[in-house]
Amino acid sequence: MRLAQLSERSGVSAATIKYYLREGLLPPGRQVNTTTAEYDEEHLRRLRLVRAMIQVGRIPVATVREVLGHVDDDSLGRTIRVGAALWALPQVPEPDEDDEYVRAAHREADTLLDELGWENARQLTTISPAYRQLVVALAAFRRLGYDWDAELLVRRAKLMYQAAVADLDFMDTRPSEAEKAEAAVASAVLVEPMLQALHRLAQEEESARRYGFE
Amino acid sequence: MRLAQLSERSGVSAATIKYYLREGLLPPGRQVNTTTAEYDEEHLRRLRLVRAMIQVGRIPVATVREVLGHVDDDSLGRTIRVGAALWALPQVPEPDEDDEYVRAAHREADTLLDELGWENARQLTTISPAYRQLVVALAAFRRLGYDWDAELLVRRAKLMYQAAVADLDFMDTRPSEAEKAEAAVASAVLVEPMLQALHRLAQEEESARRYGFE
DNA sequence: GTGTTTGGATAGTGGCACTTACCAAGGAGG
DNA sequence: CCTCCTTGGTAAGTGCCACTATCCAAACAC
Repeated sequence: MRLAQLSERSGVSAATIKYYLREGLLPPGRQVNTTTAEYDEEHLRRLRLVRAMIQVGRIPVATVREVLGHVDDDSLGRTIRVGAALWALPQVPEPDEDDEYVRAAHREADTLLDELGWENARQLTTISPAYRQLVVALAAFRRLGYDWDAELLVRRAKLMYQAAVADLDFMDTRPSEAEKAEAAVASAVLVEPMLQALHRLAQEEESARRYGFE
Repeated sequence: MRLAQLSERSGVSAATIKYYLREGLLPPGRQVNTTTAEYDEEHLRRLRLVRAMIQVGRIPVATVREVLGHVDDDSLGRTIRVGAALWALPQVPEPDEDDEYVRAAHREADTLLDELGWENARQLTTISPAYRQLVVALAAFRRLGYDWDAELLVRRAKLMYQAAVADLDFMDTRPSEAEKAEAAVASAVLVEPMLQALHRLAQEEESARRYGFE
């Protein structure tokens, strides 16, 4: 498959594919001669993953490169490989540790993990970007003067745990380690927008049920 | 409160506040004379909401302006007001209706809503951005060659429905209509990153439980 | 052999979230 | 009164980023 065909089958312009090649998001094709390179189904697959990450997941190009680097790193064990890929994903601003809301959010998040009995996650609080994102969101919520009982957060966490179990079950069905890591990334990048969409659809549905269309 | 104090209390630079005022994200202060304007707690509150939307929710400035316009529109009924605000939020690429994966995703999403009995949401499929986002994510997933049984999606939707019910319960505790709409926006913008963070933390926890840290 | 296609390099584009530099009007101190 | 600092407002600039347009020389197609 030539670059032009890769472009046609993926719906991505040739110029953009060249850009991805330059940026290292796509491995180079098999060079046939100075003016021809051959691409295969694996390139198409990777290109689609890259597009999904950038367009659906809104992941910056530099981050995509980093994530895929971990996905392709055969030297890592599974948890580390998947973890490294997922940890490279988030684009969370560093919380300002001097802010009182941020410190309160830290305490709240720690209490939550303790109550849930998520001991492994609890050990990773200093380094996990997901934990940082939780803290930032909690702090912003409180800063707006909103409050809710801790129980609600626990219930939400349990819901997401169920979703995560399903994702890992799905990941386990993939044959190779690299594909498992790739499936984990796809889960993070595509399942989350899906959940977000379902959340808003559910809000629309329930809102219409409660109040009608007015 | 002067602009400088508003800046200090919010942690947002004076230049940025001026920029938000110019862009209509923040209502102008009470003009005392040509060189002095007075801001109040409501401005601080709104500024924090704007920051949360932009920094935590990654909402573009133009979109924030549009969303807040709906939140402040007293002429709308509650469902419409909340709906208008939430519908202005997403930044979803238009799905390419000629793509076979997109058409399949449409069928899948419609079937899902039917199975769930979400009749109100079903009526809105042509216009709801959340529906479009679901279709785009589903299509991307299938394009990657991934598949799962329809039951999994139904289960996920039911999880998100539970979360949405809790959000609306919370929204109902707000006193005024404008604050209800604001709470709905905060739910969408802050709860969703929170759920995402919990999802990834749950993945980390369950992954470590299954495979250890290796 | 002539026109088209190929992959690769370089520079440019447009959007966006700020930021900097500047301005005239007020107020404070002398 | 004059001087100097502060204030809010405006216009232009910055830096980043995801492309995209333009070239180019080397194959290939007929």
